[in-house]
Amino acid sequence: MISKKTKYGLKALIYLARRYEQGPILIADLARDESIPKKFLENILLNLKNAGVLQSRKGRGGGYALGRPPEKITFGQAIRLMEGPLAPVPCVSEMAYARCTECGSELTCGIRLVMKDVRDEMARILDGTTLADVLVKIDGAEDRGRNLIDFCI
Amino acid sequence: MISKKTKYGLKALIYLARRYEQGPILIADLARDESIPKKFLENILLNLKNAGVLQSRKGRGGGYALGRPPEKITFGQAIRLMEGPLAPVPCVSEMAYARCTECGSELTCGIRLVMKDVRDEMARILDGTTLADVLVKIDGAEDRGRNLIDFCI
DNA sequence: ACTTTATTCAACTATTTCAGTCAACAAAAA
DNA sequence: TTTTTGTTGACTGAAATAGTTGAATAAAGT
Repeated sequence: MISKKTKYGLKALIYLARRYEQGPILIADLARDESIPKKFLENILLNLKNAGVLQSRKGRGGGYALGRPPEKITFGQAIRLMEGPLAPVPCVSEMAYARCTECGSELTCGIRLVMKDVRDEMARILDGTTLADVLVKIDGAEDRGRNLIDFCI
Repeated sequence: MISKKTKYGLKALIYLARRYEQGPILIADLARDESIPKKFLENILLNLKNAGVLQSRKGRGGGYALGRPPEKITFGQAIRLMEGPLAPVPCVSEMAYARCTECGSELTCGIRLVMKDVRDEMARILDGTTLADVLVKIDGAEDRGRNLIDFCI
C-alpha cells in the first residue's frame, strides 16, 4: 500500500497538471479542493520542488506549478521520489539496487526470480504513464460515466 | 518493499516445499540454514499455520511442514497473509476492498485508474506462481549457472 | 519603506508498524 | 515422568508515518 504522503502528492500533481499554464496555484487552494492537510502538503510539494518536478514562486501572485509539461512527468518518477524504489526487494531494483543482506546466491534466489517479474511489470506501467495520460484517462472515465447516465435517462 | 517478515516467510515456504514429504522440519534447522532469527521465525510460521498454509506436530519427531502440496500454495496467498493486500490502494483491492476515505468519485480517480492496472498485473504474476513453480525456476537458474561455469572452463 | 501574501525550513510530537526477544506453557514421545 | 519440541502472549527498542508549530524569507503592491 502506498502512503498517504504519496497519495496526496499524486493528487496534487494531477491537480497541477489539469491547471498547467494557468499560472501558479496556491497551496491553500490545492489543500482545500483535494482535502489535504495544508501543512503536510507544504512538506510534500517542497520535496517535489527540490527534486525538480515542481517549481514555485513566493509572494503575491505566487504558488506552485509543474516544473515541466505533464507529458514529461511520469507516475513512476513521482512515486519513486515519495515512496522510494518500486521494486519489492532491493536486489531487483534498477534505480536503487542493493544486495540483499544474507541472501547467499543472488542468481538462484526464488524470491528474486519472481519479484524481478513483478518489478518489471510495475515499472512498465508506472514509467509508461505520464500526468497527461492520466488526464486523458480521467476524461474518458468521466465521459463513460456521463453516457451511462444519459443512457438511463 | 516487502518486510523482512514476508521475506523470511517466503524463504521458509520455499525451504519446506523443497523438503515436502520428508516429514516435519525443525524450526531450529530452518532458522539456521536460512539465517533467520529463530524466535521471529516462530511467530511467522505460527501465523502461516493458523492460516492453514502450514501444519505442525509437537514433541520429538515434530516440526513444521506444508499444509498442502507445493502446487497448491501461491506466492500471492503467502504474501497477502504476511504483508496484507497486494493492491497499492485499498479501492482497487479484490480480496480486501475498502473505499478510499475522502476520494470523491471513485470511477474518475486518476490514481485509481492507474493503480488498478498495477494491481491486476501483480495479482496475475503472484497468484499464478506456486511454490512448485518457484522450485522449477530455481533449478533452471542453477542449471544455467552451472552451464556458464562449464562454458568458462 | 512597509505591509500583505506566499513559500521555506527546522524542529517537534503522536501513533503505528517493524523486528525481534522473553518467559511461561502445552503436548507428545521415549 | 522427563525430555524434547512447539505454542502463545506479552514485551521492547527503533524506525517510519502522519502530521503540527512557529519562525524565516521572498516578492509584490501600496
